Amino acid sequence: MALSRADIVQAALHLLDEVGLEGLSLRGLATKLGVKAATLYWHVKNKQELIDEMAAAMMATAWQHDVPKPTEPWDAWLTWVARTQRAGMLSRRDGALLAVRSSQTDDQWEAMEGLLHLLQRDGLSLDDAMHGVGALTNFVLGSTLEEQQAAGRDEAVANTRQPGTFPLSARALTGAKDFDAMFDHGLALILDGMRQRVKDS
Amino acid sequence: MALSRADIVQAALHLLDEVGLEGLSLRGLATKLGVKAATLYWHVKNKQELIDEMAAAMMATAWQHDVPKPTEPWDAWLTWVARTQRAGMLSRRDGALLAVRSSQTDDQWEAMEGLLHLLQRDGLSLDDAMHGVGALTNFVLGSTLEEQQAAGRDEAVANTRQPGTFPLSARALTGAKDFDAMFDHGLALILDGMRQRVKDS
DNA sequence: GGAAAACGTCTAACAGTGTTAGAGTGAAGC
DNA sequence: GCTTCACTCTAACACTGTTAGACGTTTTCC
Repeated sequence: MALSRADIVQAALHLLDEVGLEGLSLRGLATKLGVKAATLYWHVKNKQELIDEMAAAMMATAWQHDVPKPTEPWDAWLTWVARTQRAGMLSRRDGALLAVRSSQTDDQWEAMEGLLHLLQRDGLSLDDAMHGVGALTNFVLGSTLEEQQAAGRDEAVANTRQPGTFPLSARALTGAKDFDAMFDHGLALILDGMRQRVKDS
Repeated sequence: MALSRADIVQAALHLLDEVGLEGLSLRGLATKLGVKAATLYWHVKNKQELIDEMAAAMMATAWQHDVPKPTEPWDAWLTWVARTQRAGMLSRRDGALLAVRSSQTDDQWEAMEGLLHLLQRDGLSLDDAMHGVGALTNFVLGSTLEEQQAAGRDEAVANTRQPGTFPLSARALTGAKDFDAMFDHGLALILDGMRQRVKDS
């Protein structure tokens, strides 16, 4: 049975969870698919194109969950967007880095369009809406990136620990940073700032 | 005259500006220094260690400019930190990616210590101070990363433009996003959110 | 001054990467 | 039966980070 493009992308995402973005090679992906590396170039133009499609697939599955009703106020929509974006990236190892390295964004702009309309309906200026969404998105990206990078660092030191040292003590120190609380706090800060602006207008 | 570690780091940063982080190879760096690639391993343990030192050097020069007086209020300090962090990353091609890939953060925490004391002096709780600084830093990282990634994309399409097409029209569309204004707006949003919290306590 | 040790650079190689050209296999359609 | 298309292969190229060990050139020490 012939290999399909979707099969490749799915296998690539699974391999990503195992080896991380640094370790993701076309030869490794090919062997996982029972095929030689050159074969992949019949289905995909580039490694870059594969990465683009991986990022798109990763985020596409995240967007399908918990979408709020159109009657919900703008801040409910924005928290949903932020949480969904974060959840999408966190769903895969190095997911944030994958999103950074992918060169999509064209279809992202189309989805943004509806969100901007919704924000204007609730009284935000176009400028405030665009900049607010942008700030929020950038916060989500940076936050998730930092979280996953920290996870990678912890794993690295855990792997090079000499046996006999209890690895939980290191976790207790560096893992004390509760990323969920951190994220919620930052999200609340930005939304508060936006609310203040919509009140003052 | 013998090669010094600082020479290597400086040459690496210059090479980074020319070829980007993807194109930065030890062989390329070695030829730029008039030396063979293996020589670098006498001065530096790893490519990772080189990247760490590059990121540290990049940020170190940025921190030396425009440092405010200790009597300045907390929000002035925070805007300085945010602007300096951004300026440091923007000072080099792929500077934000370089910072992400580097595994420092230990000396960063020491610098954070003084900042947290300052925020508490002005009435913020330790929790608000930590989360606020974290949110701001993550926003700066995501924002700068996005800006430089967009620059890379624009350059890529500009390079593959068929001759005859005027490249300014594409710039007018994608470059219409004013990153400075975008950044200032997001910074203001987060600071407003923090100010609101310090007032309500 | 001469021997010993440290310093700094080299060559050569290993194992791995993305990518391409071209040959080969099988099934589908006329 | 023959051709054509879809798909996979082998083989190779040019590159990457990294290491072992040889080679000279300083510096240090007696």
